[in-house]
Amino acid sequence: MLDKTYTPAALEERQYDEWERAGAFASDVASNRAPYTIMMPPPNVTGSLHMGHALTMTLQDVLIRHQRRLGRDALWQPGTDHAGIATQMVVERNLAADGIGRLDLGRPAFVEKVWEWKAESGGRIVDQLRRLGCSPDWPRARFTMDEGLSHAVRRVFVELYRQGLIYRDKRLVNWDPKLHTAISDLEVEPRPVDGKLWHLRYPLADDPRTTLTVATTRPETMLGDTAVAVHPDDPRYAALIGRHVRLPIVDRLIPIVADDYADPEQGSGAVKITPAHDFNDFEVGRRHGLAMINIFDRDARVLVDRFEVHGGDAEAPDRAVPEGFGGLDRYAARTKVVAAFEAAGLLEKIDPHAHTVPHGDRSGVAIEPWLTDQWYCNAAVLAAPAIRAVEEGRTRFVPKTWEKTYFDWMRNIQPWCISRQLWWGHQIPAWYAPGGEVFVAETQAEALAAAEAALGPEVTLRRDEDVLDTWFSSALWPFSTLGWPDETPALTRYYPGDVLVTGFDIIFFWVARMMMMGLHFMGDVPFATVYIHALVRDAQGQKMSKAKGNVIDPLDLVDQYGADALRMTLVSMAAQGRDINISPDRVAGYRNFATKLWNAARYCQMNDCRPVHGFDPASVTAPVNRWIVGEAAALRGTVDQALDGYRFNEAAGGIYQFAWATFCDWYLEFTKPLLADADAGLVAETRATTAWVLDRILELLNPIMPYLTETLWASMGDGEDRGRLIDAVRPTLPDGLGDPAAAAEMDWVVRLVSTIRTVRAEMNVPPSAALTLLVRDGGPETRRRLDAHGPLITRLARLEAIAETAAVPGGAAQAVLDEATLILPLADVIDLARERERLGREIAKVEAEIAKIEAKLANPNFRAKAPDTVVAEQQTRRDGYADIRDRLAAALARVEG
RNA sequence: GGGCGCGUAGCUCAGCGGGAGAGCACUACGUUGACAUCGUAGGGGUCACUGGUUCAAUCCCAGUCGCGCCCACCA
Repeated sequence: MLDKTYTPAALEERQYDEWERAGAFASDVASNRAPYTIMMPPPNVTGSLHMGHALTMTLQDVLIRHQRRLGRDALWQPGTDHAGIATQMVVERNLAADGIGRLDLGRPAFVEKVWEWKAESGGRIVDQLRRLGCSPDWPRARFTMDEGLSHAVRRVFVELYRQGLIYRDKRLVNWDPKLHTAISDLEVEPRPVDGKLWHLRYPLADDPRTTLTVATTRPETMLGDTAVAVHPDDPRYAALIGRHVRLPIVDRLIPIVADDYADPEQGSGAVKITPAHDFNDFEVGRRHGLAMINIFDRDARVLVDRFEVHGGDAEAPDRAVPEGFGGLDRYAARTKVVAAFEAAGLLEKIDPHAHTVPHGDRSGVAIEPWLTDQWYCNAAVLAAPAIRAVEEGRTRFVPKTWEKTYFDWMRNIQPWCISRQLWWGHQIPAWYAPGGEVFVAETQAEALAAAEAALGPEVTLRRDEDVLDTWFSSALWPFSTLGWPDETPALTRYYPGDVLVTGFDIIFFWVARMMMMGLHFMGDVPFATVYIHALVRDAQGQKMSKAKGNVIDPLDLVDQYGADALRMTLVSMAAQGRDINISPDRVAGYRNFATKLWNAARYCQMNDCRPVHGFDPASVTAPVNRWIVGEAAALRGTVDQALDGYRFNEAAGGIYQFAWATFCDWYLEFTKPLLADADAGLVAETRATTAWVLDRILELLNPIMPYLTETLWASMGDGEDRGRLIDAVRPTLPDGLGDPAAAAEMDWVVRLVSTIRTVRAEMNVPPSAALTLLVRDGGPETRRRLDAHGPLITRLARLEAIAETAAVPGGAAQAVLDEATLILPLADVIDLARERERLGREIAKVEAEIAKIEAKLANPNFRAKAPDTVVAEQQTRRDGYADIRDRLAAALARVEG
């Protein structure tokens, strides 16, 4: 017997362990059932469960559990991501607390520390996923740095290198001066800054009293200027093109060049060009063969002694660092440059200037465009098939609008900088000979062999110290986790996956790159569908952030209301294309839903409603039972279709509505008189039907609320072992369970009971008072129904008797139901004025409706152009309302007469 | 600058060419043996605004206003 109260915490932990021990989450590579695959986006090992995880994981778990119970061999592939920068930062911070620096340890010892940390605390998020009820195939869990995945990474790197799709290049990167690494464009976030615009005067070389004004937000970079650009069509500067200015402070001659990049509308129309410290200037420099002068070290401090000069076919500029600048931080250098211009009378003005400045998303410091050697991946080549695959529908996005985002980015994709100056990650499999020759190979031995073949024996190789961008290994996740490059049975069976579920924020980081790598190495898309879900926000729609203090911890909600309630909340709110505002009140509401279902199951137990072996829902005869069986069958169709279309909220809403309103509020109330009936056959049928319908609810709700439904499923067996719901393949239902006649009949009963209840409430009839219902003008069908459902109606409407009448006693309340008039004699309690008023209101409502419809019907165009069915439907509605109006009017006349 | 999305009941949101819906909140009544984490009934909306298409617009189109997000740029 179930406990009197539903306490989720008690049952959830026990239930999960039981599932896991029983291997209920396992895929079966040897199965002959059709596979269904979802690749879990591997959370960072440093991560802890937040609302975004809770949503994405719940949705995936719902799909997996749903498909599992449809009989598919479901693989939900779990794992964690090594998260290069994030993890390195966490471990560095821990070490710093003990006063140990990364450099003190040295690379091997540091990496060892990271592995230790991972072993101790890296599994936290995995346990949190268990609490949420997630059912991935845990024994298959992978880590992006484990040996198999590392092998895949090396193989991919080497192959892409040999194909010329990975190469080394010296160009500007987004340099993080705090973390001392390059980061990709995607890891840069623009932040609004209240800056200044300094207008600096550069004297002409051949006429020092004439100056050319340039405006800049970064005066310190003038130390590395190698030109001034003006627009070729700008008449103000036409005469200056080809001449030179003498750069103050460094005393360097630099040319005035004509370039479209200079915008006559901006600033003075003349722009300083610093190719080594600005992405646009870098391009201008290339076009004009300008030298690139790097003025900063890796901390973004001015170099000591000499600047580094690269390229350029102009005469070699002076590379000496001006007196007093060496070693200055970029902001100190800025102050000093401005002071020097001011002292020389070359500072024209300073304007306040609000703009955005790129910052590192991890470090939070301003990014420095910096000239370095890095490894790049030719993303444009890899993107072409990935674009085609989506164009051709081999992978589709749901909702479809995200395809545009994908296309826009893919069609403008930039070379992907894949090297990072970190210690934690996949070290790049490239070795350098003393002469600078590069040997890329999967192992040092192979690299050495290649080097010796090329350079002769006794070569000493030095391995590239950089590691790969974390997303490089993530990009391989859909096949590396299945054993690639080996042709494992799992790889053949589970690739490509069915659906990838993720948030829009990583379409670029991850989805696009999995598409590229999957197509290139597997020759097929990694997944058929990409379902993009919304962001989770707080109750007011604010993005959750630690700074705002509005972060809701999903585990707190689990503690308070249970994992099932949280899951149901998220699924119910997961409408496509809209963010989810979550509030604890909402979760409490779904906890109440769980309680409701719990109590419904208790009711079933108390009334011996047990599942009956061999029960055939098509065989039931009582209209009540035929009706609920049909409704339950229809619900299954609704839920299946909703989930097929990733309309999670519709699936959840449909079950909620059916379970609470249809099943609990109406059907279970109907069963109360039925179960007390003298007809033993009817009692048995009703018990069996009730149990059967509850089973269907549990079955459909199981993917969303696995704990509750599993527990109730077991309890309904009443001691008998029914097996676990999690792996009970759903039984097929007989066709044609819907019975329109029974549905119409029960709908009539519902309307009758509701009508009487409303009248009672409006006439202030005490709930305890049992009334007599008189029915006037009832047709044969009405009479039959009244007779057939007398006990139901009497109980639910709180009547003591039902009778037919032709006359209407004085002091009665009246209402209209179809062709019949319902009369409730209230002799001693009736307030005639109140009844008149009530009927008047009813009539007014109906007349308003009639007026609307008649206006429509009076329109000749409507009759001429609207489909006949629509016209007929409106006429029927009008006639129906008119009948009701007439009967209400007659009722009113009787009250007044 | 380019793109995407959203303005529907007090709040949070579904719906989406022919009858305005849910949950929460609110009001009244209620311990009828599943459930007060509940039941019954009720109040509450010119579906942002303006035009257009249509026999018919909350729904389609255009524009306006407001809000949010993404991308690019910002000397």
